[in-house]
Amino acid sequence: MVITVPVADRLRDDILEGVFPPGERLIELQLTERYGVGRAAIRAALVELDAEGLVQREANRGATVRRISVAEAVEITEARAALEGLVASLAAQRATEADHDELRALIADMRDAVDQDDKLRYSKLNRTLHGALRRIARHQVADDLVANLRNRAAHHQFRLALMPGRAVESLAQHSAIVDAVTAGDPPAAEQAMRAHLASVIEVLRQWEAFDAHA
Amino acid sequence: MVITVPVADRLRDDILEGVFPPGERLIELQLTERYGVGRAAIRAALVELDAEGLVQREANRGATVRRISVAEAVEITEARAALEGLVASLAAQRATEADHDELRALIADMRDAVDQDDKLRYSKLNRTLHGALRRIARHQVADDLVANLRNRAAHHQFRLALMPGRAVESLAQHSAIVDAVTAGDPPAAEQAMRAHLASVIEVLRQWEAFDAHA
DNA sequence: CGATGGCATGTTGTGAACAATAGTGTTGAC
DNA sequence: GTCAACACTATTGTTCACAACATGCCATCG
Repeated sequence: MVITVPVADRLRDDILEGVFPPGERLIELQLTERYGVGRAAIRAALVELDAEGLVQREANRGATVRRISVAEAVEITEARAALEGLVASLAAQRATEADHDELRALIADMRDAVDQDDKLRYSKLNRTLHGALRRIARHQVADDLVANLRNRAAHHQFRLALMPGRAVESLAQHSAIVDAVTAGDPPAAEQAMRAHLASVIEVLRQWEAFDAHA
Repeated sequence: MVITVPVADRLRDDILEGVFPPGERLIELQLTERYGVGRAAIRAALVELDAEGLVQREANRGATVRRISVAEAVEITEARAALEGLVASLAAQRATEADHDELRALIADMRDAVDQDDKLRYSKLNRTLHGALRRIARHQVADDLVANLRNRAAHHQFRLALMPGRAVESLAQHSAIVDAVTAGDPPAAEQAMRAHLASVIEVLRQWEAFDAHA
């Protein structure tokens, strides 16, 4: 759909990987060296990532990796709840038997990761599950928007995944989502997804209160 | 001394105004003449509007105004329903008495426009009302996403506004939204908004079926 | 007559040089 | 010692020229 400046993908990945942490200045000349492309390509990539909300540009002052406050992460997650509610509902309508199997297998993997307290693996499976639901829902617009929102809040998402005990709670919620989808119950799937993300928002709000006092 | 104009905004407006219809090639050199800026600025604007989904770029083949199919307009409106449901819910929570007055006045204006069969004025009030709800909701992320989605489907939105009898139906739905918001009933506001956009989707689907047979 | 290959043209992509700007340090008067 | 003016540096913004690519045309060949 959107023709991507090739280097934008690499820069996006690097930002999401934490190579360039939030607030870091993105100096065009340095980026040309790192990626081996001209300054024009770098500038195009920065414009693109600016439009995506991953990068902030100020006139004559260059680009920085955008800082996402906890309050903003809450907003992002609220928007995700609305859109992924739609996604879950569609997935419940459109999932095939093979999709059901795939989703149940993912839940099983997640349970295994929780049992082994492997937070990194759980976090990856989390992403995979949400991605699978979007693929099953076959809703390009919602898919793109959700992918972008997830990217923007990626740092907070990661922090969340490392919380002790969080995975157990999260697993139950994801299991409920998959149950509703495999049962072919769109309203229940939407509700389960919204409940899941409401619980994420709950944690974010606690951080927000804590950060305000710190 | 004229400060450098953000040419992306002007180009976006021109696309939305229909100066450049869907499918039209956007040739960089021509745009430099029209807007009196260098090719680099035009390229940056095109990258930005590409990321917004208003423009389509293909490698070595330039940019065109993006064509939005009816099917895609349906998806866009479905995403809007999810997000504007959130907006309506928040507006119902956060609206002040002054906001209530403003919303009621807008409905009165819309009723007047319907009585006079002034479709253009009704369409503008429609935009104003949705915008007012977003302002009242104070949710930046949803606001930005909805504004973008509306832009992308602007063409179909306009066609919808010209349908005979559409305004009457639309007015009743908007009135229901405002009633729920002024009553401070978030779930009802969300439901009313979703019902309104479901009705828009209904019309779009009829067009889709018609277009498929034509 | 149709297909193929090269040329001409229009347009985009890229690199380098230059101009403009913000930030920073230095100097000097008081 | 303070503060303002100034010059210096790093970086972004802009322009220009040219290379790369896509497309349509036409001649040549089968």
